Order: sequence, then structure tokens, then C-alpha cells
Amino acid sequence: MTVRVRFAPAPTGNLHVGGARTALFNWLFARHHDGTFVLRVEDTDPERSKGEYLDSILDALAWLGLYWDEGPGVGGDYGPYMQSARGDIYREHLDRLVAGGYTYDCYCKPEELEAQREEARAGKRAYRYDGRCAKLTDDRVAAYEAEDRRPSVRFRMPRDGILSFDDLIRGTVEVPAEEYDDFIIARPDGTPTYNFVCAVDDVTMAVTHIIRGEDHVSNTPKQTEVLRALGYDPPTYAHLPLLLGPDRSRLSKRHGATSVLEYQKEGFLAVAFVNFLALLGWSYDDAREYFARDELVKYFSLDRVKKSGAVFDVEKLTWMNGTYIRELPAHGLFDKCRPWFARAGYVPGDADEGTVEYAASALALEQEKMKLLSEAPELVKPFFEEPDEYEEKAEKNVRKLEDPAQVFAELADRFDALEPFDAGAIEELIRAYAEESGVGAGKVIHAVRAALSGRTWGPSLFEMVELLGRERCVKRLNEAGERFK
RNA sequence: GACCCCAUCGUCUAGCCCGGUCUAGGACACUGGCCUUUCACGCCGGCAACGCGGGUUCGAAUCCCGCUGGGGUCACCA
Repeated sequence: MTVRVRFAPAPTGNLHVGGARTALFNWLFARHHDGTFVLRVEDTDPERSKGEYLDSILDALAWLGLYWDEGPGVGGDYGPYMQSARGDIYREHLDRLVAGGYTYDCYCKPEELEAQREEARAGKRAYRYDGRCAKLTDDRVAAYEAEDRRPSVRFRMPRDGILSFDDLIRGTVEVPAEEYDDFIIARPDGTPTYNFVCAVDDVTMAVTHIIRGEDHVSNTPKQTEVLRALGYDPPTYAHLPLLLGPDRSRLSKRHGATSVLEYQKEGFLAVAFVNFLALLGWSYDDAREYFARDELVKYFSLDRVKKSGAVFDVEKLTWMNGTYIRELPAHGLFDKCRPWFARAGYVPGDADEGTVEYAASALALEQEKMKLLSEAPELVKPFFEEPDEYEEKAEKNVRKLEDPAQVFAELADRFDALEPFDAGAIEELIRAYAEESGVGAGKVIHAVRAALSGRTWGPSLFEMVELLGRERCVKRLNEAGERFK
């Protein structure tokens, strides 16, 4: 039997980190087993479902490279893949349940149910629907109908015994049947609800393995019972540990950035993000943590997924992002950073080749210290802007020179005459100058760096000078001379 | 509260199933040093964990029980 898994987001918000992890594990499992990754959209809540959220979820999945084999946009033999378009399928299955006596009409109004819940709360009892509508007399029903009350449909859950299911990650999960009540599978207007449609879709889409978050554990018996009533064998389940925030509660908006696309905007690389996500709850061995995508596919296995929740640590993600950035070829990195360069105005979309080369070279000089693509403009700023304000320490570095103006003027002259104007020659020049004037080479270097960039840090000074070019360097040295006269 | 699940450094984790090789390994963060024209990278070193209590056993991070702690779920949301 070929493996079929599904990721089933509700378009009621953006794809968040936890959802992305779930999608990734499903995708990896499918790819590993040469199976099929289905994307199903659970848009049965017309109030909260929005097209723009769907778009954003699809964008996020695409960014991560988690393309689906079946689903919106690509089709497939088990569609439609939007639940809102599967009404006929639900209707048919609902009829079967009704015909089989697995359901009953419930005339309780939402307010009444809420009152019952409230009562239970007050009495400190666990609330469970008491099944009162299961034994309505014909008169009662007639009366309700006369009142124009429209019934919802409830599914009869077993009254006693143990409800259990096998979970690839947790083993056998058992819950006493008394913990469950008869739940609503169709609203008065006929629209079906989650536990029913989810179960129906999973079997009608021939899903073999349900890999989802641990928060669905308690729903599972409801779904397996629906399936059983319909005459289907339940698929295999695997409930993933939850992703946690720093306070160890389930990761949510409270914890700041949780939308996947926000991470893209902040300058994370999809490869790094995926690699990092894969390591949340799954591990390969005691040491390895770098995995190219095909390696993840090759090694991924549900039996190396652990049961306890994992805190999403942005710091470690950031570190990992930096390591991936360092591995990028210079032009690859520049291409990734292009949007930030454009926004900073350094490299407009229609920039000429020279500018592009210059920017890419500047970026290459700073590549080793980048952790986020978004840092690019700040890092290369001195290559595009003259120093306006000096860092305090940079100014001090200049003042360590007895006569900064003199030094800068002298160096400007020498730069003017230097041939060739490359890093090697520049280094020689500066060291020779330091030697002649009896000043420490470090002192001169630091002062020049300050004069050129206003900073105490940056790339190797000699390479920076070479790339900036004679003209800019001479100009900035002269300006610095004025400034420190 | 009820039910379900979980429990190794601050964090991600290896080890647990098949007890000894674990004075518990790796990584992030933090930190000392080296390298060096700075920052960073890199390298070397350090700090830091088996939640507690009982068992079982010659021996327990590993098996069992209890406790504690944490999380999840208790909708005409998904």
C-alpha cells in the first residue's frame, strides 16, 4: 500500500511555525516512502475562513518548498480538496450514519447548551451533553418543530468501555468512553462539523497515515468511532509533540512572530528554517544536525520523533541561519539579499551591472558575520554612504593619532599615487607609512577605518579600501582630515 | 476540575525499548583563551541536566509504582 498523508490547514490565519512543522513532517514522511502528500483545505467555517489566508498559507508552503502532490492548484483523483466543495460527499456519509441509526436529532439551542455547561461548571462537574434529545417523544419533537426549531445532528458515542487507537509515536492511547459525549456532526443548516468531515475526508482521500499535532489526540476517538460506524478501518495515527514558546505553553501569537512568512521577511533562509524545524521533535543521532533536504527525506522516520514538546528557540535558528548564509556562494547570497538592497535604495531593480557587482562584492566581505539577510544593508552601508556620525569608539581611535588631519592628508596623497590600487599594495602602503612615521600599524589602521566608515568594525581594511576605490577613499580621508583638524 | 499525554544541561537533543561500556555525549546561548588590523568566522577550554520518593536488581538516566511538575483537550472552531 502506498503511503498517503495530508496536511489540512484551516484558512483562518497565516501558516504558523507549528503548522509548518506538521506540514514538513508529513511532507518528509511522504517523500521518504515515495508516497503522496495531499493538501486539504479545511474551510468549513465560513465566518473565519478567508481567501487571503489561503493564499498566504500556500505562499508559505511554497517558500519552504513543501509542494503538494494533490490539492488546490494541482488537482488529483480524490478531490475536491476544499472542504467547502465536498458537500455532496458529506451529505452522503451523513445519510448513511442517519440511516444506520448512529445519530439522532438534537433540538437544544446553543444558548441552552451553554446554560447546561454553565451549570456543570457551577456544580464543579465535568460537562458532557446528557443525551436528552436521544429520547425525545414524538410529541416533543412535534412541539419543537412547531416552534420552528431546526435540529442539529448528533453522533452517538459508545456509553462504556475503553476507546483506544494506536499511535506510531505514543503507542496505544486509551480513554474511557464515559469521557465522551454525543457530539454534533451537522448543524441545523446541514453543514457538517470538523470531527465528522475530517474523518470522512481522511478515508475518502485514502489517507493512510494521519500525522498531526498532539492537540488532536482527544479528537481521535471521535473520528475513529465515526469511521467505524461508516464501516471503515481507521488510518494509522501519529501525534506530534507540540511546539512551545519560551514559557513552555503552546506556541502562539503571544510569543511574538509565529507566522512563517514573518521569518522570511526577517531574513531567514528557507533551507535553514526547514533544517531547524526538522530538528524540533525529531533527531537523527547524537551529533548530526545539518541536513540537506534530500538527506532529511532519506533519514526521516517517525520512530525517531520524541513525545515531549519542544521550545522553539529563535536564537538557535538564527545561528543555524548564519551557518547557511556562510555557505552560500557570494552571488547566491546577493540574490537572496536583493530585496533588502532595493529597499535600502542601494541597488534599485534597474541597477547597472557595475552597481550589482559592487554590492555583491561588498556583501561578500561581510558574509561571514551575517546571520539574517535583513542585516545586509546595515553591514554594507559604508560602501554606499559616507560616514555621517562616528561611533564613539571610532572617534577615539582617530584621536589616538597625534595629528589625524596630517595623517589622513598624507595617506590621501599616497593613495592617489598608488598603483595598482589593490589590497596587497594598500596593505604595504599603510604598513610602510606607519613604519616611517613611527606610529603603530594598528593605530593607523583603526583610524583609517574610522575615517572611511565611522565604525570600529568592518571587513578587512585593505579589502575595504580596494573595493571602495581610490576616489571614495581619498575623498573620505580628506573629509576626515577636515573633521579632525 | 476531569481525562489524556509528557518529564536528561537555560534551550534543542543523544542515551531509555535490549539495565553495566554514562565520572551522561553533541549543539545553541553564556563564558575563558588562541588566531587577528577591528567585528565576525574558526580553533581550544569552561559552566551546566538524568524532577522527587519508593521499589526490582550485584548494578537504574535506563524497568515498575507513587508523587510533583508541565502541557493538551473538554464548542453548532478547526
